[in-house]
Amino acid sequence: MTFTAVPPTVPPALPDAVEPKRPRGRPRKTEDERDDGNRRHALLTAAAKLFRRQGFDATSTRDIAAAVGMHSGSPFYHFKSKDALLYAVMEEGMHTAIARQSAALVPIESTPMAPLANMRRLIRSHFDTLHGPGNDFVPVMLYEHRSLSARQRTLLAKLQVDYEAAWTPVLEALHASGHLRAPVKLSRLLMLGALNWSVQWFDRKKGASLDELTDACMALFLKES
Amino acid sequence: MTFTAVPPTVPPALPDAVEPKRPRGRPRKTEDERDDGNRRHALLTAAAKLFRRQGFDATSTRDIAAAVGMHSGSPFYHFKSKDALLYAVMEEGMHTAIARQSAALVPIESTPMAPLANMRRLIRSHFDTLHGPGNDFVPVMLYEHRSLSARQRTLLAKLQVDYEAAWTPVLEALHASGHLRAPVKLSRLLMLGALNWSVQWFDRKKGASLDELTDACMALFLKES
DNA sequence: CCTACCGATCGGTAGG
DNA sequence: CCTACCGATCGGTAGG
Repeated sequence: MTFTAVPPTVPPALPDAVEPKRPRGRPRKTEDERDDGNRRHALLTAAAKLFRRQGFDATSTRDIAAAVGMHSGSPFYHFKSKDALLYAVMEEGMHTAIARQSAALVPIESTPMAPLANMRRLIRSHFDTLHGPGNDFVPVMLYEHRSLSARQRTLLAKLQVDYEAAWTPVLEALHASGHLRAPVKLSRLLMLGALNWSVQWFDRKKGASLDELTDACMALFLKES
Repeated sequence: MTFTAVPPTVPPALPDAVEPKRPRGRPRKTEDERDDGNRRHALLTAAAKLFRRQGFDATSTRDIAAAVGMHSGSPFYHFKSKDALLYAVMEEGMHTAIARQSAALVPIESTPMAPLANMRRLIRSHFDTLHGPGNDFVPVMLYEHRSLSARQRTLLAKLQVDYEAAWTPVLEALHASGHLRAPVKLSRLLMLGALNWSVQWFDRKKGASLDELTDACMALFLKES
């Protein structure tokens, strides 16, 4: 709006030859915005941030459009519906989280200490997914699950199973070695719950660090041997 | 509607003497609905149930009205706004939870086993608050916190501090006796998080019972001595 | 507590 | 990706 040099109501465009220097359409603002992929991703990032802060229902598609400098109808050029945008946010979050988790794990045969070390890495990686800078995607998934359609929920559930599958062998090893006394399945649910809930109270700018949090989890959940 | 014997559009009421047997106004349906307190509470209960199932934003005041057989504008006779109704749900939930928790605790001087026994009672009482039949009030509080105004949030925070205050001396005693190794404050946050998150996955109709869940928590969080 | 209603907002779309 | 717009829904209110 601020860049508009012409009055709001313009006459029909003149024949082509008149203004050869100026390409038609809105001028591109930066390199980043040149291709569709980046604009689509800008919408995803802005949506994740707003969904996390205000909630899905309390965020209008107009809010999201404004956050990336688009007009109200334009997000629907990139996403079929507001629901599809929400699902895309969650899917991106899960893909990133699964990749981060895989990278954090150490092969289990390498050393007898591996289960304890891997437990710590799983916890720390999970905290990064929840509290790392700009990591709004998974927190949105955790708290806006209810707004998905049944089909979307089924698709996401598969990704969540993949994610949690990495925990089971580690927990089983710790159970076998006596570090973990509670049943493996309930342990996984309770531990992930404890971590996920930190979204409600953790503040990167004060209190414990993510490393201290991870230490506390290890001390809380695991026995000495 | 189904009880209406007169057509939708009725002429102005005739003078009093004409129909002495029929009192004016809508007939009362049951004893329960006779006083305002019960109607107000019916709204609270219906709202809690709907807010929990569908979320605050996705539940219209019309939904709530319909659930108790009122018309669309009538809830506003009992509550100033939808927000006020949400806050009332949460406040009722916290009062009930605090009362349940107080009743569950055993005085700490009575026996040396008291800290462990009280830990178990605190956990079990919390699960009752989250999963007991009809206990939708606190789950709504846990997941619709964001929809409150700043002032409402401050008021609720005081109740939450009261509630969690009961955990601190128990955790401190367990820390002193070596049953708990992680820092007390982080332990409280992580443990309550693990319990609260069970709202997302616990199903009273299948899987573990609340007692088994409580056992798993004790085994997961506490050392043998 | 009902009736009748209002103003605002919202997701989404046609057509370019 | 913008312009201009629609139909639906929603919280809330006046007046009884």
